[in-house]
Amino acid sequence: MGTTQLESVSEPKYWHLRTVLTEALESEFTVGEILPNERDLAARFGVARATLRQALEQLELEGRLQRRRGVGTTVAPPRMGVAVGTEQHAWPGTGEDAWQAVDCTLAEAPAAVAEALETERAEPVHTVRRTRMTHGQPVAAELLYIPQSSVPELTAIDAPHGAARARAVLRELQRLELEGNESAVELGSAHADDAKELDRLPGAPVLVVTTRFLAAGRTAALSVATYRADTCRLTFGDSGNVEIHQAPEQRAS
Amino acid sequence: MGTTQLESVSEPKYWHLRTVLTEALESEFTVGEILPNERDLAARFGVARATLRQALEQLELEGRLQRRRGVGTTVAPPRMGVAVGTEQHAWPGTGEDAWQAVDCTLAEAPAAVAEALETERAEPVHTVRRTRMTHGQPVAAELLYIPQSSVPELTAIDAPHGAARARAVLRELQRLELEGNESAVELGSAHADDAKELDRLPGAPVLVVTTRFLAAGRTAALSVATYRADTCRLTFGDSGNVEIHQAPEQRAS
DNA sequence: TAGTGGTCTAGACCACTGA
DNA sequence: CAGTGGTCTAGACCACTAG
Repeated sequence: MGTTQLESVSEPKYWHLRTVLTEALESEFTVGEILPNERDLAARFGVARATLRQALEQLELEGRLQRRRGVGTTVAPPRMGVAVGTEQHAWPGTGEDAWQAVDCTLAEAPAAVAEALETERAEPVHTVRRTRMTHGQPVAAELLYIPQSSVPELTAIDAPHGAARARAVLRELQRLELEGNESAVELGSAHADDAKELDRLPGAPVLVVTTRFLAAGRTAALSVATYRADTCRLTFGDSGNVEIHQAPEQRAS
Repeated sequence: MGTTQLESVSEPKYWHLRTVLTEALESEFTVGEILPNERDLAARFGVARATLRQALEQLELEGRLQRRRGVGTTVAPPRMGVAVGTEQHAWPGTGEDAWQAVDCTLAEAPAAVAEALETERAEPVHTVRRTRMTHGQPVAAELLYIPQSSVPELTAIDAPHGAARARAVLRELQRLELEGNESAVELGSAHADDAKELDRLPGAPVLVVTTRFLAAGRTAALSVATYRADTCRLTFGDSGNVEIHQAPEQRAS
């Protein structure tokens, strides 16, 4: 990585810096290698540390870098392909799907959830918390809302404790015939609990996948899963091995 | 919106500020309303402008605010639901799908694209550029790569000019029998051309949707579409036709 | 031209990690 | 403990929009 001076074009410095660093990463660094610290890098490029950080933030957003406080900045491996749309016709918790139930509570749903579930205002819902691991790393945290009316046979005695109760609720849910599901993906920022689960700081960018499970002509369950945006590529369909990061720039004339 | 002092907990100021502003937006502001300018807001909360901006960036990332240079900061409408996975078995350009062809070039594909297409190294590909509009706003810019071997009948004479040629290529593509497609979603940042197309600054967060169209046992076309992450919620599944009609005509006359 | 958000600087201190 | 990234400040100037 050179000590190149930045040209004075009408392009922001941090953006130009991002480009320079991107090229350096591809040609001179290997995955897992640690970069010089921010103060050194800033000095090397002749910019303020804040400007250098703006460029690093871009690269982290794009999944090319990984920064850890107290440790340093490392070159990130390519994003993991995480299947989201394959089990088109399976309830959550079916088979081996990398999800791990954490606990389960029974309470009144937040307003936004109640609306999506089209339940009675005051109907209690089971809230199952799950975590998804891939390659030994946490990639997603999920809240799964299941109205009591979707699992009427479940009694409080079945399993009063956290994870066991969560599994009991999921097992009970599978008695319903699943008619289909539909999901949506949007950008969000990790709240405190999700951030902790995902081993990130609050505010970290996440991909929020909202899925409605349909049965008996209504929404039988609602899943809100937050995936780490820096390390995950969500795949819909059969395979997810396409490796395109950014479209190249080429214009016609 | 009060003049509340920030408490000194171990929570970052900008994060607390984000929370306070979120609540204020929900209770005291309406969609389209403009906020006080950044310098005033910073003074009101007793923080530096940079800190205030960090909070605003979070809110913009979450789609709650919209900031425009030279104009101001406004309260954003709820994100638009944009159907991405509905036409599971349709070629791009089929029917009325809100996409508009812009132009088309024929050149050798970038390395990453060539690999995904599994073409010969040097085989030229048609590169179709399209734009997607929703509610009068640009929501996505796409580069569609089509190897020459997927549209063998196409002659250079058909339509030598930009948009017309793009449509000719898409029309030709529909002669193949589509066996399926698979897509992936990941976070990225808008490059210069995409940013211009999307009416955003370079580096703006985007959702990159990569789709492979399969025909005759191979990848017949590859689409790389970048959606505005601030205004779009990508929907997969049948009822992706949920039209959120929060009429944008909220301004006083 | 006045006012907005966008960029940039040169510091300072804090929270966290690992030796 | 020394070194890292994370937060924060108080300025300055620039690019853009609209009246």
